[in-house]
Amino acid sequence: MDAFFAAVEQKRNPALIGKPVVIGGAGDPLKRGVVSTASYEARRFGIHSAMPLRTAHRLCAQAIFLPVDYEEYSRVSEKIKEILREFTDVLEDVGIDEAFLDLSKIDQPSEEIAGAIKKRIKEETDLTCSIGIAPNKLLAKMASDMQKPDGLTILTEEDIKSKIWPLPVRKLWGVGPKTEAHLKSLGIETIGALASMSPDHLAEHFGTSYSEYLYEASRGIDESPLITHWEPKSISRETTFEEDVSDRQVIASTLIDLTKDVVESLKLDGYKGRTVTVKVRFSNFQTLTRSKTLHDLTDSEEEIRKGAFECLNRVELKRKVRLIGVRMSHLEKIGDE
DNA sequence: TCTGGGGTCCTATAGCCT
DNA sequence: TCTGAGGCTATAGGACCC
Repeated sequence: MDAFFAAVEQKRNPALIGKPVVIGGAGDPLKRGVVSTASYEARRFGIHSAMPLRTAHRLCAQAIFLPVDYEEYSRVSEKIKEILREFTDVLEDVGIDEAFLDLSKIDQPSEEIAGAIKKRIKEETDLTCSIGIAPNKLLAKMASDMQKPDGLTILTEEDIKSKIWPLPVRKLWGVGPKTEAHLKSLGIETIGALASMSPDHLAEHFGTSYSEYLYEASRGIDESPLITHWEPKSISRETTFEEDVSDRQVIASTLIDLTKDVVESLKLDGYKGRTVTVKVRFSNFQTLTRSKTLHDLTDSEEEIRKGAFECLNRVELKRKVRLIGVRMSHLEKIGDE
């Protein structure tokens, strides 16, 4: 979906149409939080996802800042996913505003199907999306990014050299800021340059697994299947304090609240877990985790809270704390075995 | 000075077992 | 009893994604 959160807000309140709109955090640009989505008008000021709200505010003080309303976006998302399922059940959800569809078994040109999908979504929700059609997920994802709002891009194997190789490495799915900087230090700026590296050279700088991924991805090779069903591996809650905290009582009571939330989610979704992890981020952004694996699966708030405090007590709080979080992992569905 | 929250996957290391 | 190889699990950290 194109600028999904901002588009939903603009549809809900047409006075926002054509204006720079920034969705993120609690909607207060002077508080802690980052941009989830910026409307295209806001992007012209240099505002983009993951940017601190305060920075966004500095770039465009007259922008309209709104809090994230996940419930509303989820409702719209559900409607869109329903529409997609009219076309095929071979669908992989990728977060709230993206999906992969396998059209290969459908006896109709993919371009026509894509056109029909865009039309149906527009009719039902008045929102636009960008679609990429390609032989695999990696290329389809990159294709969908190539023309951005309201686009429809077809990419074939023959297009890789001319359309993928000139792109900066950062555009390759799975290459983030760290890998981009690492590649740059090796003089590798484009996906094509990455594709010219030998497997040995890649392996010298990146792990076995990741170097194999880069080798294949830079050539447009991706055999990964669509994941049509998956079970969660962990459930977590974390919060960043409005101001860094040194008071142990505040940290402890926040940990209790977060644990309650995690337990609520566990029970709601019908899971028990074995491993409790506590995450602490200090004022200097140093982040550490401590975890404890319990003897039995549990969804008991008391047991999980005890585990969480055992973890917290292993952390030396010699700096102010910026964030605290709890996670349960090693999950198993209740009544599964 | 700034850097959210929900996740997944990978890597390294250490301990334990065969 | 000692030594080593491998496998498995727990733990911690980090990169990346939406």
